[in-house]
Amino acid sequence: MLADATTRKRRKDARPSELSAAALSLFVEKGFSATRLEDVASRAGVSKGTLYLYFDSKEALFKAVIQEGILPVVAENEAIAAKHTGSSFELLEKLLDNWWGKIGLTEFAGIPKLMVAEARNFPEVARFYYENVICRGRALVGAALERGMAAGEFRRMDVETTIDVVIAPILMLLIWRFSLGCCQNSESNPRLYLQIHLDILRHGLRGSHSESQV
Amino acid sequence: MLADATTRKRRKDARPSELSAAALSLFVEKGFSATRLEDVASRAGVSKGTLYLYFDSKEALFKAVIQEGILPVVAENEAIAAKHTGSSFELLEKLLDNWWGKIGLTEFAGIPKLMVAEARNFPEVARFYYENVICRGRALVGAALERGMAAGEFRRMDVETTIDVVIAPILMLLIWRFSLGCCQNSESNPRLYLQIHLDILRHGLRGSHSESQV
Amino acid sequence: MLADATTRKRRKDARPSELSAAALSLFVEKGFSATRLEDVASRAGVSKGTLYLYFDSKEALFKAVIQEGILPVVAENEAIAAKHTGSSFELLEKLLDNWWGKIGLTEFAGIPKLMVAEARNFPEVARFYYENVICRGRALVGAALERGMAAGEFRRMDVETTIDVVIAPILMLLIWRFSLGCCQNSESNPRLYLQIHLDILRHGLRGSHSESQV
Amino acid sequence: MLADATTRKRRKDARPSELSAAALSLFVEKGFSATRLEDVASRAGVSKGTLYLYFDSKEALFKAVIQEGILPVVAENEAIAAKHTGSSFELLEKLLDNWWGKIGLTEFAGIPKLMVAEARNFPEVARFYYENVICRGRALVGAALERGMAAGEFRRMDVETTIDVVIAPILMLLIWRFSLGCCQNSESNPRLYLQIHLDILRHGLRGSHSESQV
DNA sequence: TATGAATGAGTATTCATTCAT
DNA sequence: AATGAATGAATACTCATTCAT
Repeated sequence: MLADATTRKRRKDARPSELSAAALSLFVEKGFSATRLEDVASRAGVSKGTLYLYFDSKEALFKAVIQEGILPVVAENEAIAAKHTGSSFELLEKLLDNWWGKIGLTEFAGIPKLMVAEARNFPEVARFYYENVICRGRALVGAALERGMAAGEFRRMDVETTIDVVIAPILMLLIWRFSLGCCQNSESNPRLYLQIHLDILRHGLRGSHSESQV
Repeated sequence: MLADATTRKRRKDARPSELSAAALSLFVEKGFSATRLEDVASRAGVSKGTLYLYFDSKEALFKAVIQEGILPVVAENEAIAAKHTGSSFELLEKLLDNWWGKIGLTEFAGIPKLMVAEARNFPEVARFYYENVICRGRALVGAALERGMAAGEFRRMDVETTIDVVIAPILMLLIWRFSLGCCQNSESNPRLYLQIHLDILRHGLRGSHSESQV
Repeated sequence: MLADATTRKRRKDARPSELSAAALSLFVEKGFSATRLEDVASRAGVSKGTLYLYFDSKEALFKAVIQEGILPVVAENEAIAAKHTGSSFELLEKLLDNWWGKIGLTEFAGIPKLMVAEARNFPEVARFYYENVICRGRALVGAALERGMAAGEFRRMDVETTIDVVIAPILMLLIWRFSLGCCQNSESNPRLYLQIHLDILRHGLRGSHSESQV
Repeated sequence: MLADATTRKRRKDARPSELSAAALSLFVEKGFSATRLEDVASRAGVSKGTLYLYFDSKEALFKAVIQEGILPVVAENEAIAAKHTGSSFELLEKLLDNWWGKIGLTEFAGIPKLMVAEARNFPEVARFYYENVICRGRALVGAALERGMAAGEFRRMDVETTIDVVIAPILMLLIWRFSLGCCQNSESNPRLYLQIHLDILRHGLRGSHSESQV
C-alpha cells in the first residue's frame, strides 16, 4: 500500500518530464503539426486524457519542451564563463564542450531544429527561446570575443556579427542531424566537425598581425 | 480577341510558378502542415479547385516548390567553377556571391528552412534535395578546397568535414532569417555576416606555415 | 467544305446518342454517383463542356439514358402481342425472344441494374420507367396469362403476382450480369437459363388438371 | 455507478451494430456514394467522429454491413439442409421459409439490392459475398435439386442453371422492394408471391412422367 | 489520478457546372 | 458548336480537446 503510494507519487512527479521527453522526440522527428498527442501519450505509456492533466494544450506542451531542455545549460555556461581564467579561445572551447556534452549528446539535441521549424507559428515561445537561450548564449560568446580582442588575442571585428558566424556551424550541426542528415550515407563525425570549426576559428579570429598577411 | 487569347495563354503558362511561389512563401512562413491550400490559392488569386488543375496534391506542390527554385543556381555555380582561374579562395567567394544573388536575395531564400523543417516528413523530396542541391554544392566547395590545398593556398584538413563547416554559416543565415530572426530587434546585416565569414575563412583555411603560429 | 458541313451535321445529330451510350456504359459499370462526367465526355470523344450543350445536368443525362433504351422495345412487344395467334405460352416465348434480342444482347442490357440501383435517388425517373416500361411490360405478360387461363392452357392463379414471378428471372439475369456476375468463374449460359425458365413455366403454369397431382 | 459503467459498456458493445444498421438503411435507401457518413452517424445518434472509432473508413463500414447480416442465416440453412428428411421440395420450402423470416422480414432485406448496386465498385466485398453467401446458398439449392432428381421427384435438368432460375425470383423480390417497388401504388403481397413461386416450381420441377403431358 | 469514448471544428480533395474564348 | 480553365459546394477523414466514469 505504502509502496504503491510512493511509487505512484514518484510516478506522478516524473510524469511531466516523461511526457515532454516523449513529445520532444516526436516533435523533432515529425514536426509539431504532424505529431499526434495520442502518439505522445502512448510513447509515454499513458492515455491521451492523462496528458491533459499535466498540459493545458498541445501548444503548452510545446512550450514546456522548449523551456525545459536548454535553460540549465545556459546557466552552466554562464558560470563557466564567470570563473574562467586563461585565453579567450580556451573559453570558447570550454563553452562549446559543455554545450556539446549537455545538448549535443542528449535528447535535447533536437530542440534547435524544432525551434527553427516552429518559430513563426509560436512567436511567444520563439521570443522566450530567443531571449533566454539565444541572447544569453550570444552574450557569452560576445564577451569572450571582446575579451580576446581587448587582449590582442583576436583581431578587431564587428562583435555582434562575428558571434553569429561563430555560433552558426554549431547550431547547423544539430539541425542537420535532425533533417537532411537522414539522407547522407556516410557517417558524420561531429567530433571532427567541431574540431575543424575550432581550428578555423583559432586561425580565423587571430590577432591583427595576421591581418597584414591577407 | 487575339490579345485575350494570348493573355489567357500567358496566364495558364504562368500559373504553376505563381502557385508554387505562393506556396513557398506560406510554407516558409507557417510550415507545410499549417498551410492551408485555400490560402495558397487565394494568395495566388485563384480558387482552391484551380490549384488541383496544376498539382495533384499538397505533397506534389511541396515537391514542385523545392525542385524549382534552387537547381538552376547549382548549375550556374558548376559553370562558374568550371571556368574559374585565379585563387581557390576567390572561387569560394564567387560561388557565394552567385548563391547570394540568386537565392539569398530572392523568394527562394526560404527553401533551406522549409527543407530542414520538413525533411523527415518527406524523405523522397529530402533525398532529391540532398542529391541535387546539397551533394552538388558540397562537391563544388570540396573541389575548391582540394584545389587550394594542392596549391598550398590552404592547409591540409579533412575535406569532407571542412566543406560542412564552410557551408554551415551560409545556410544558417537563411534559416535564421525565416525562423528566430523574427525575434531580434536589431537589423541584421547579411552583407557584413558573409564578409566576416569569408574573413574568418581567409585566415582560417590558410596554408600550413600559419599553423606554426598557434 | 460542303462535306465538312455535312459531316459536322451528322456529327451533331449523333452526339446525344453517342453521349448517352457512353453514359450508359459508365453508369452501369460504376454506378451513377461514381461516374464522372469528364469520363463520359472523353469516352464519347468530346470535351466536358460539350456535354452541357446536349444535357442540362447529370440527372438529365441519366433520364435520357433510361428513356432512350427500352421504350421502343416495349412498343414492339405490344405490337407482337396484338397480332399474336397461337397458344398463350408461345406468346410469352415470343415476347421474351424479342426482349432478349433487343435488350439482353445489346448495350441496353445494363439498364435494369442501373435503374434498380438508382430508383430511390431519382424518383421521377423511376416513375417514368415504372409506368412506361414496367407497367406496360407487366400488362403484356398479364394479358398473356389471362388469355391462357381463360383458354384452360394455364391453371388459375393470381395474375398480378404471377406476372412478377414470371418476369423476375428475366430481370435478374441482366442484373446479375452487371453485378455479382463478375465474381463467378464459370461462363454463364443465358440461353440455357432462359430455356429452363421457360421449361419450368411451361409445366408450372399448366392447367388445373395438373394441380390435382400435388 | 455500477449501473452506469454497465450501461456504458453495453453501449460500447452495441455501437458497431447500431452503426452498421444505420448505415445499411441509408446505403439501401440512397446508395453507397450518396450516403453521407454524417447522416449515418446522426441516425445512430452519435457524432461523425465516433463512427471512426469503430470503422476505419466508409468502405470498411460497407464491408461490415454486408458481412454481418446474412452469414448466420446461410449457416442456419446449411444446418436445416443437413438434418432434413422428407421430400426435396419440402426442403426447398424450409430453406425459403428460414431465409424469409431471417432476411426478408428484417432490416437485412436491403442487402441484396445494396450488393447488386455496388458490386462493381467493391470487387473485394463482392467476392466475399459471392463466396460466402451466393455460393453456399446455391450449393444448398443445388443439393436439394440433385436429391430430388435422384429420387425421381424432379425431372432431370441442368442443375447449375436451374439453381439460378429457382433463386432469382426470391432475390428479385427483395431487390424490387428497395428500388422500383416505391413506385407501385398497390400493396405488394410477398407471401402470395413466394407461394406462387413455389407453386410454379412444384409443378415446374416435377418428375419426367409429367413431361409427357406437355 | 487515470482512462478512453465521444465530440466537432478543420482541411484536403473531388467533381458538377459555368463561361470566356 | 466546341473547348477546357476556373469555380466552389460538398464530403471523407483527422485529431485536439472534453468529460463521465
